[in-house]
Amino acid sequence: MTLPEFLLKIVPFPQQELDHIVSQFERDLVQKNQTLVKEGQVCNKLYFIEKGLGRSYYLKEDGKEITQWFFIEGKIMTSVESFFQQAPSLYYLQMLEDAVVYSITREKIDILFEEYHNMEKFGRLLSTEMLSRVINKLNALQFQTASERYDYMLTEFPNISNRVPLGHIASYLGMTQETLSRIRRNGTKRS
Amino acid sequence: MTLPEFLLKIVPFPQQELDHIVSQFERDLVQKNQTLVKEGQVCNKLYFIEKGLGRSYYLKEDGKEITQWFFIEGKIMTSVESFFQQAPSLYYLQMLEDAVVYSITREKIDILFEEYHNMEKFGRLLSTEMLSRVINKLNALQFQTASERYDYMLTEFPNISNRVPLGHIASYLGMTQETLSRIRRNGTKRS
DNA sequence: TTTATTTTTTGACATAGGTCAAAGGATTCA
DNA sequence: TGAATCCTTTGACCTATGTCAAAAAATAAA
Repeated sequence: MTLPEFLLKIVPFPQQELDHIVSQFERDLVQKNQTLVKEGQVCNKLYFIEKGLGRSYYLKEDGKEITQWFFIEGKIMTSVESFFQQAPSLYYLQMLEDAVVYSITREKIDILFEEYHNMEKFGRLLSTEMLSRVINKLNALQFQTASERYDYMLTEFPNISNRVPLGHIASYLGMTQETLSRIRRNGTKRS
Repeated sequence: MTLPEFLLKIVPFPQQELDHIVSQFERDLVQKNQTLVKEGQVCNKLYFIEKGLGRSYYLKEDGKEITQWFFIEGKIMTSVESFFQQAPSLYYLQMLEDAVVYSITREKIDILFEEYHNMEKFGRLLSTEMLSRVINKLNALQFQTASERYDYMLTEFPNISNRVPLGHIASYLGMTQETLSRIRRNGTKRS
C-alpha cells in the first residue's frame, strides 16, 4: 500500500490536498536493525511504512528488551505519546527488516492540521483506530492466560511470527521466550 | 470542572462556537450503580463527568466482572471503540457514585466535527490523550509485578482507592482481590 | 439498634509461568 | 566453508499469584 492509498482509505481527500499532503512527506530507505528513535529523545517524526516491519521497545532495569508494539506495512509507526505530546520517548523505535518509509515532522504535520480540516479529521480517525487496537491488547494482557494471549497476537499480527525473533513476540505478550516456545510446541492446547 | 472549562482546556474555542457546542450536550443525573450501556449494545453517547465516578467492565465466561477503566470527574467516559466505530460494545458502562454527566450523541458530535475545524481538533487531541493513558496502563500490565501495578494505579487514579470496592481495582489491575488485599497489607514492600 | 448483605482479610494449598543452565539449530560474517 | 553469533528448545526447579473456604469487618436495610 502506498502513502496516498493509505490516506485516501481513511479520509477522501480531494486530489489537490492529497498531493500537497503527500509532498510534505519524505521518502527514506531504512536498513534492518536501524534505530529511528532512542529512549529519552523526543520523537519528532511520524512514519508511514510502505514496506518492512518495525517495533517499539524499552529496556528494563536489568537490560532486557520489552517489545511494546509491532508496526507493519501500510501502518503508521511512531512513539505516540512522544510525538504528540513532544515529550521524551519511553521507547526505542527500530526497524526489523529493510524498509521503505515515508516520514513527516511534527512541525509539518501541525501545519497540515491547521491548514486542512480533512487532515485534522485524518488525525482524529487515526488515533481512535490506534486506540481501539491498543485496547484490544490491553484486554488480552489483563486477564488471559499466556496461550490465549498468543492467540490474540495471531489475529492482530497474522503472519508476523515467521518474520521476527520469538523473543520479541514473547516480551510483547508479557511472557518469557521459554514460555512462548512451550506454547508453540503444544499448539494452542491449554485454552 | 464544568463542561465549558473542560473544552477550553483542550482547544481555545471562540465563545460562539463554545456556546453552540455546549448546547448540543444534555445534562443528566445518574444514580449510583446505574448502567449506561450494556455489553452488545452500540454505545451512541459520549459522556462528560462533571461529578461522580464510573467504570467500564466486562463479564468473563465464569461471570466474573473485569473492570476495564475508571472514569472520574472532569473526564470523558464512553465505550471508545463502540462509540467511534459504531460497533457493539464489549463493555458495560456503569456509574459507581451518584453523578452529574453531560452527554452527546454520535450524530450530534459528528455534525460538530464537520462544522468546526476546532471541534475536529478537540476530538483528535482527546483521543491522543486517551491513547497515552491506555499505553501507560499497558506498560504496567505487560511486565510488572502485582505490587508495581498497584503503584501505577495510585498515580493514574490517586484517590480512587477509597471510593470503589477493592475487587474492582484488583480486576482493573489484572489480579485477584485476595492478592491486592495482601499487597495493601504489606505496603508496597516487595517492589 | 439488630439483621442482612456486601466487602475485605486471612490461611492453606495448587499451579502457571518464571529462572537458570545448557544443548541444538540457524544465520551471518570472514 | 568454517567460525562466530544469534535464536530456539528443553529440562529441572522455584516463586508469585491464583483458588477455595471461612472468618471478620464494614455497610446498608429494616
